[in-house]
Amino acid sequence: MRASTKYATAVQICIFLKHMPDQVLSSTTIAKSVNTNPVVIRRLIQELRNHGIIASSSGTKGGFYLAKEASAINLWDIYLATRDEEFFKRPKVNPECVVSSNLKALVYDVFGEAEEAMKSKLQQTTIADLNTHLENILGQSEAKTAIKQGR
Amino acid sequence: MRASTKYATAVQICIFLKHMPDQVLSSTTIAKSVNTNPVVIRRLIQELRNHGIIASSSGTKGGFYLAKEASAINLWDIYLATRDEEFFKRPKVNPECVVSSNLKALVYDVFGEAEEAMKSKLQQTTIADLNTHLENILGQSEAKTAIKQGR
DNA sequence: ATAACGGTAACATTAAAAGTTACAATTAAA
DNA sequence: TTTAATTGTAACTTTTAATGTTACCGTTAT
Repeated sequence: MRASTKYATAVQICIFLKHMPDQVLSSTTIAKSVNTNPVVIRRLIQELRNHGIIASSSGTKGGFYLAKEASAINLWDIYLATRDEEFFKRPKVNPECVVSSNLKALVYDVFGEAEEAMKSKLQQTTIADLNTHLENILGQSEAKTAIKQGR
Repeated sequence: MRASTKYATAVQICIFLKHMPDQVLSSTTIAKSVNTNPVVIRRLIQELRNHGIIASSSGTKGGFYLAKEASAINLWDIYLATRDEEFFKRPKVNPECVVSSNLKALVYDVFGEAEEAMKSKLQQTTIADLNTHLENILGQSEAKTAIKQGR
């Protein structure tokens, strides 16, 4: 799963968990929604667990659930949990080239500012917001049937 | 070259070209600076050429140069030229899942805003700015010897 | 006890990126 | 006018990262 796909998938999972409240969802159920393998889901969720976004229970009827209120989880939180490389990743530095060896210093400030700008926007949208938006799209009648679970 | 590395490399090349004015630089020279292969450089520069950022001349003593003033090339221009996937890339949509099938619509606005916020910051820094910054770091004495060219 | 689950390691497969070789077309310069 | 240095690009190989799969241990509800 490429970095950008991983992020979108993580957002999808969080909305899914909020959308099916008072249930834990198994990796198999989530995997169906994402069209992938349960182990891939479990691996991805580890990163969200490490950031206190998703929690799990073991054993029969175990599964995953949001570790805190959906209104306390925003898109920046999930971004931080799932990004695995710097936005501006330098190629191998060539110490004989003054451009190469100084590149990071040259762009450090502007990329810090750009990331801050993005952060302040992403922090404004929570999983609760997105779920509300989803329910508006669906209408209340069908709001609680995200996917056929088969369990 | 992953997307983020490609971007950093493209920025490096543009600064390099500005830093060595009144010369065209060969793909071999640039490749040394980046520690890679000349063909890789030529391929990357194609994307910058398509966006009117870099131009080239053929034949002996041919090579690459900035297609316009360094003060008219900013970091957002280069970002647009080198990004090859959406920031928020969805996994394969599962039409049976209402979260999956509505995900793009749910996040469309906020990601548009986040990208706009980033854009407005990146547009504020040009290649001319970065080169000035570099020359300040180096001091004028050694400002014109970015790399041993060997040609 | 049993069966359904998460956690995780080991391995296999696939896809993408990077590197390489080759060569036609162009052009400066000997 | 020949030669050599260059870009542009295609074809191919190699390497690396992502993804998928299998397996098994520990946990827990039934």
